[in-house]
Amino acid sequence: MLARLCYKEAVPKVVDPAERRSLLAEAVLRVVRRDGLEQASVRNVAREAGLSMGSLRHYFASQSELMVFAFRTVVERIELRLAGLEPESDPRRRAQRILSELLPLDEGRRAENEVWLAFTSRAMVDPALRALRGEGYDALRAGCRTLIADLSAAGLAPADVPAETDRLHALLDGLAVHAAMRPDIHTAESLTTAIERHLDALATERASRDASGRSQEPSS
Amino acid sequence: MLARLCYKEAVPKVVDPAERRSLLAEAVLRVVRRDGLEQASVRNVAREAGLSMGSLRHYFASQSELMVFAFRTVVERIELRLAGLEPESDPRRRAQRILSELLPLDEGRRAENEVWLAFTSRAMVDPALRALRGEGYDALRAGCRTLIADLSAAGLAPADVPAETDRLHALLDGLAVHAAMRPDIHTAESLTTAIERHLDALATERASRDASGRSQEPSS
DNA sequence: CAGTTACTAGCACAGTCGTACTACAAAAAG
DNA sequence: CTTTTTGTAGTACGACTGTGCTAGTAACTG
Repeated sequence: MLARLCYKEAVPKVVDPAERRSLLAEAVLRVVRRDGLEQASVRNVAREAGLSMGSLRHYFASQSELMVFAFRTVVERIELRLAGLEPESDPRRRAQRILSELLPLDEGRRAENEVWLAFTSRAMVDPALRALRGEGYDALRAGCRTLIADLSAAGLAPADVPAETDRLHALLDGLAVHAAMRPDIHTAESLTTAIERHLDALATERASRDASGRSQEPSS
Repeated sequence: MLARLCYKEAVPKVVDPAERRSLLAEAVLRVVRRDGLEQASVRNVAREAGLSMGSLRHYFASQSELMVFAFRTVVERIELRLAGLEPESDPRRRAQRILSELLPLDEGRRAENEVWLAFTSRAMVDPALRALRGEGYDALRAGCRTLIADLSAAGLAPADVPAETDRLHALLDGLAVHAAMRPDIHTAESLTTAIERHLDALATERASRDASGRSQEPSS
């Protein structure tokens, strides 16, 4: 009996409650991608996860809560992937690597991208999702700004950091939308080279403006 | 009586059938923008248009048909606006003008843009809408290609037309998405200057590559 | 005039929706 | 042991969905 008390939290549970919620969130993502967000009803998600409606409602009090959690799961997964990247000191290679990580280059990221698009669209009329979408937007924009600032400091991008952040951010999301619309045309290779070309263009433009506009350049 | 026969098609009808369909399509667009695409049910649209369900069904046999028509209305409206632009011989100014026409710079175009985003998202799982979305995608891409080709021929954009078409197209759609997500940040002015900066960048890049890569330039 | 079509309105049906609710089993706690 | 909590399942309710259907009215046709 005393032994039992020591192990009270060790093995007994078949599945962790938090893990159950994650499994349900992934069921949401599967349904959203396969049938669209409007098909992600409580019934369909429960069936997809192999649970009953009542059981699902034990983990999520409302469907809105379920949707918000599922969306947040996608956002956190992307952040985790970015955090897991090995550090890269060269700004050009770092930009290339981080931006490539954000593009839908494989099946998993394609799924995330499509789900992201669906949630983004619904966030137009759903306040709860709008707040989350805003967070994702801000995080991505901040990331773009950091990359551009580093490139600019290294003389590999124009000096107007806000303007180039705007352009890179729009290019990134535009490529993602196009990849979702025409996955046959926008392959992993074409997306990667599109980003490469843009980074090349930034460097070329900076070099050109430096050469024409100034006689001296900053040494460090 | 003879007079009546002559005027048989002149005044009698209160509203033209085709016009009725357009009015219903615009009711769809209002509902989609205000409450989201999933709220654009037959009942809601009929109420928005001030008609009964049965009457609506006399003009559209199914809800899918109604949605397709509404989406096509948006596409055609954009095409009409582009066709109505006064000709501009200078490629740089023409690009600026056409691209500005495609951005959500005023309330009407903002509405179109949001509706476009909603339909684009649903087209992921709706085959009927997917075909239309593909048409819009192709048309926009072809337009971008023409602009880039003209700029390139005038020495105002890099020679790699497909690559720059890809970049401009993605930038354009990315800006549109961002404008829908954050209309407070992406104002008409910021969107316009973003496009201007990109066109400037294209010219700068072309000039830089011409200067470094070649000793002679094509005369005509 | 009568006959036909175009149009409008409204109801009924079968289905899905989110949510509230109860009942039952298993684990944890006393 | 009993009690309480936790998890699961199932059902019921009111609201909404797209579609089929009928009836009635207005307009056009012969």
